[in-house]
Amino acid sequence: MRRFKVGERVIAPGTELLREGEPSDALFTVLAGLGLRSKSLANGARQVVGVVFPGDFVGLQAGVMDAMQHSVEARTEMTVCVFRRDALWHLFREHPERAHDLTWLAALEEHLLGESLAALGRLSGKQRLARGLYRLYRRGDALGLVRDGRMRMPFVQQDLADALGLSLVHTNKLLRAFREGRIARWSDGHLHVLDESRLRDLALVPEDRPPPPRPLI
Amino acid sequence: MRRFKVGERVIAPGTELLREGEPSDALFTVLAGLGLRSKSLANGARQVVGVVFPGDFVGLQAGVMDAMQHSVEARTEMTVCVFRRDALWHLFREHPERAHDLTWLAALEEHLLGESLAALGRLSGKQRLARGLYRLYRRGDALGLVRDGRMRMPFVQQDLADALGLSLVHTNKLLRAFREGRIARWSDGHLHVLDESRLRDLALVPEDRPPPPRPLI
DNA sequence: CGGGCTCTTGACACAAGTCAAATCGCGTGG
DNA sequence: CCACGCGATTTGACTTGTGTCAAGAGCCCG
Repeated sequence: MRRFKVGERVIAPGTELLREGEPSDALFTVLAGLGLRSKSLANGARQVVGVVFPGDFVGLQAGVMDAMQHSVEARTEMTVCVFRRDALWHLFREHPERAHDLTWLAALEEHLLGESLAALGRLSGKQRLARGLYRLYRRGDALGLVRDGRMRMPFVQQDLADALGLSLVHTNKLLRAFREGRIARWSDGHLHVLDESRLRDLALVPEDRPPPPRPLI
Repeated sequence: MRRFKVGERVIAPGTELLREGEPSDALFTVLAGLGLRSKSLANGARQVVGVVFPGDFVGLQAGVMDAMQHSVEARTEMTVCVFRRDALWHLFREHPERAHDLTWLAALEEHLLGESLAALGRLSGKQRLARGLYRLYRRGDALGLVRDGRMRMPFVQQDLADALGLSLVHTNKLLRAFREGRIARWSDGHLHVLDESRLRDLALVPEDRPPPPRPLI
C-alpha cells in the first residue's frame, strides 16, 4: 500500500482536479472537502453527475480507461490523497483484496448513477429536488457534517439545477416552495432540512438505504 | 479461466435474467441476443438504464455488491455464458489481468450511464430520441447486426420511452416526426436509419466515439 | 369471434423553460 | 470611502415542450 500512495495535496476551491476527456497520471482519494463531478455537452450545457464527499475515490476512469469521462472540480478547499496511475497494475497484482474493493467502488458508482438516471427520467422537478437534497443531507449526516439539521453547502443554485436537469429559474422557484412549505431551506451556503420525513416521502426513497460506501484506503 | 466458467444457457425472451434488489449466484456474459437493464421506482415507473448486447457482462453488481441494483431482462432469445459468483474471488487472486478487465468494464458502464444521465438532464426529447436511436444503431453496426441500414429491434415503444424518460405517447409522436422527416424509421420490430448524419447531428454526438467495448472473456 | 397488446392520433392541461429585470452582496479600484 | 461591476439570487410574465386522457385501428392468439 505504501508504494501506491504518493502523498497528499491540498486543492483550492474552484480548481479542476480532473478534466473530462483527459488522462491523468494521478488518482485521488478525498480526505476532506467537497467537489462536483460534471460532464459538458456539445451544446454547451453541463450535467452534474455527482457530488464528491470525503472518502470518495476519483480518477478510476483515467486509471483503467484512457481518459476521464467527466470533470472533477473542488468546491471547497479539498485535501486529497494522491496515487500514481501506473501503480494500479501493481495493486491488481499484489493486492487482490484492494483490487476487489476498487471494483466494488466502481459498482457503487454505477449504482448511484443508475439512481440518478431513474430520477431524471421518471420523477417530477419537485421530486428530483427532494431526492437531491435528501441524498446530500444523508450523505453529509453520515460523515458528521450535519449539526442541528444544517450542513455547509458550498454549491450554487446553478450546480443544483445542473444536477437535477432543471433550469436555474425553475430550481430557484422550487427551492422557494420548499422554504415556504417548511421542508428545507437553501441559503447562506447552507442546507437546512426542516422536515426530513416529508423530504424523504417527496423523494420516493424507501426507508432502508443501500449500505454506506466503504473507503478504498 | 476454465474453472470460472460453468456453462452456457439459453434464455427465453421475456425472462428476467437478474432481478433488481436480489443477489445472484451466477454472473453472465452475453453470447447472443438482446436484453434490457431497467430499474423500477417507488411510484411504479420504470427506467431503462441500458441495452444489453452480445459481449456485455451482466451481474457485476451482484458479484461484488450484495444485490443487483437493476433488473436484466431478455428481449430476444439469449445465449449466455454462466460464471459462478464465488469464483470471482479466485479471479481476483489468480488472474489480475482479468480482474483489471472487469474493472475496466465497470468503468465503461459508468461512462455509458454518465452519457445517458447528461442526455436525460440536458437534451430535448427530440435530441434524446436521436441519441438513443443513434447509439443503438452504431452499437448494432459494430456487431454486424445492421444490413442495408436496418437492424432487428426487439423492443416496444414503451421500452424506448422508458429509456428516454419520455411518455409513450410523446415518444410515438417523435418517432412519427423522424419518419416523416426521413431520418429514421421504427417499425416491424426493426430500426431503419435513413439519414445517419442528420441523426448524429440531432443527437449532438461528436464525430469520434469512445473505443468499442472489449469483451471480458 | 373476442380479448389483449401494440401503435396511432387528437384535444387539452400543466410543468418547466425562456426572457427580462430588480435586488443583494462583495471585492476592487479610483 | 464610495462607486462600480460582477456573480448569485429572486421574481414576474409569457411561451412551449411534454404529459395525460381518451378513443380507435391493427394484429396476434386462444
